[in-house]
Order: sequence, then C-alpha cells, then structure tokens
Amino acid sequence: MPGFFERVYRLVRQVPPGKVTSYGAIARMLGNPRAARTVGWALHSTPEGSDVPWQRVINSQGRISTSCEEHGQGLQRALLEEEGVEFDERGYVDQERFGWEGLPWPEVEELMQ
DNA sequence: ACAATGACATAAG
DNA sequence: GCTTATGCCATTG
Repeated sequence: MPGFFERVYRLVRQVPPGKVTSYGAIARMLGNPRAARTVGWALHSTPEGSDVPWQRVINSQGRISTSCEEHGQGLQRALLEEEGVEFDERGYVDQERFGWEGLPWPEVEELMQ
C-alpha cells in the first residue's frame, strides 16, 4: 500500500490550477487530521521535476508558509499568480474565492487504492 | 525501539 | 497582527 507521501502526492495532483488548499485540509482528506506537518514535509521533499503542484498548498490562514530558501515564497507566489490566484496587500489568499473544495470521499478512496 | 526533524494547526499572551 | 508554547505524526538516522 502506498505510503503517506504517496497519498499526499496523489491528492495534491487533483488540485485544479488557480485553486489552493491547506496542509491541514489535505491531512483531513487523507483521514489523518493531525498529520498536517507530515503533509508539509511530504511537499518539501517533492522533487522539482515532479508533476505535483506543491505551490497550491499553503497554510490554513491562506498565507505562504514555506521557510525553504530554494523553493521560497517569491517562487511559490509567482507560480500561483501565474495561475490566476490573487494575493491581497498583506500576502493573503482569499480562501472564499480560491480555496479548493476538495474531492468527495468516494473519489479520494479510489485514488488511494 | 528512540530521538530528532519539519513548507502545520491552534490557543494564549 | 505577531510571537510562543504545545500537540501531532510519518519519516529518518
């Protein structure tokens, strides 16, 4: 069975362009509401050539929370803006407009098998 | 098995 | 709004 990282990747791949979600939301969808940190780590270790849209995952406040220099905030924000995601003057994303609603459970379940 | 680690979340000051 | 402190959990050495 797929490891936790693998499940994170599969789910994140489902996030449509121009939408964002949070680490905690991903964790909840996977059935581990408390594994938000692990989700963050999974995305951090995502290879750059990967097809996982890691930039679409931000923290629960709608802000970019990466501390990594290589894949820094500037890069992540630029990638999102290219997709049409807007940031306000304080660096927040409006989750009402750009938040991903997620997948219905049956579909998630199918993805995980 | 144990301890450390980390792109989180939440509550409190 | 910002800074700390605490809880959480899969992965790694």
